[in-house]
Amino acid sequence: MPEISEVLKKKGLKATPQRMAIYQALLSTDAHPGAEVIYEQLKMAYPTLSLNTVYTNLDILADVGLIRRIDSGEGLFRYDGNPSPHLHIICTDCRKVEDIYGDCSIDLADMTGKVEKWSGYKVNDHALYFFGQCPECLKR
Amino acid sequence: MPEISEVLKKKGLKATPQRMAIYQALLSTDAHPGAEVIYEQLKMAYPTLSLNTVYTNLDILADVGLIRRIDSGEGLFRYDGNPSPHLHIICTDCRKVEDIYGDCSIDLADMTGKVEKWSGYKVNDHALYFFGQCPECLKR
DNA sequence: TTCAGTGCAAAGACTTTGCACTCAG
DNA sequence: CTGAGTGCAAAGTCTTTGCACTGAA
Repeated sequence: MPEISEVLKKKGLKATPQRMAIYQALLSTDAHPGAEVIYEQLKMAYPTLSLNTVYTNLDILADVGLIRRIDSGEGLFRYDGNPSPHLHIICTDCRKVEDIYGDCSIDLADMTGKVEKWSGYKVNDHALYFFGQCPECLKR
Repeated sequence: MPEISEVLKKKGLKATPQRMAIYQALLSTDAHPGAEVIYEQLKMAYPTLSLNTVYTNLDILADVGLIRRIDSGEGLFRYDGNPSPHLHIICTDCRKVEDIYGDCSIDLADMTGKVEKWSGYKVNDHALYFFGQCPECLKR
C-alpha cells in the first residue's frame, strides 16, 4: 500500500506495518468499527499485533486528523476512516452506525456560524447523530 | 419537594428520598454532571447513598424520559435535567458542557425529515454537539 | 405486607499506562 | 544508530451485576 505510507509520512508518522494496516482497515470499511473489532480483524494477518497498539494508533491517527473518533453512546469508541465532519445515524436496536450523505451539511455550516455568535465559543468541530430504527429492524 | 414526587409517581416510580434528590440535583444545575459528581454532591446530605443507586436511578430517569444522557466523548456519561432534544457545546480545553438555545432547532426538525427519507430509518431522536473553545479558555 | 429500591462488594468492559524490546528512517 | 513505535502486562476508570436488606405504597 504505497499511498498509505506516503499519507502517514506527510503527517510526520512512521509508516509501520501495524499502523498502515490499522489505517487501511478503517479506509476499507463503512462499518465504523471499535478498537476491539479492528484488533480481531487484523490479528489474522498480524499475529503479534497488540490491542494496545491498535488503541495507540487510533488515537494518533485521530489526532493528526486522518480518522475520526465516533462516540455512539454505547460506552465504547468507534472510528471512521472519513475524517470530514459528516452525519451519522445509529440504529437503537442493532447498534449499527451508518453515514449520511446529502445536502444536510449545508444547513450545519450556517448553524455553526450562529452558534459561534451566540455562545462566544470558537467552534472547531461538530457531531450530529440521529437515533432510530433501521429498515431491517423496523420489519421485526 | 412535593412536585418532584408527583412527577415520579406519574411515571410509575417510587418517590424515594434518594431518587428525588438525584432528580432534583439535575434539575437545579446546568453543569451536566456525571454520576460521580452527583454522588459526591449528595453524599453530604445522604451519607448512606451508594454510587450504585446513583447509576441505577440515572438510568431509570433517562429511560422514562425525565432526564437525558449526554455522551460528550470523554468516556463517561453526563446527564441533563432537560430531556427535550437541544444542542450542546463542549469546550475541548476545559471540558465544560453548555446548552445552546436559540432558533437553531428549527433547521434540525427539517433535517430529521430529510434524513428519514434518505435513510429509511424511523428517527426517534438526535444529538448535536459543537466542539470548540469557550470564551474563558480562548483568553489564555 | 410486599415488591421496588437501596447499599455494599465484586466483577466487567473499555481504555490507558509503564517499561523493555524492536525496527523504520 | 536512535528515537518512535510495538507488545506484554498491569493498572485505571467508569459502569454494571449479584444479592441480602429496607422502606414506600
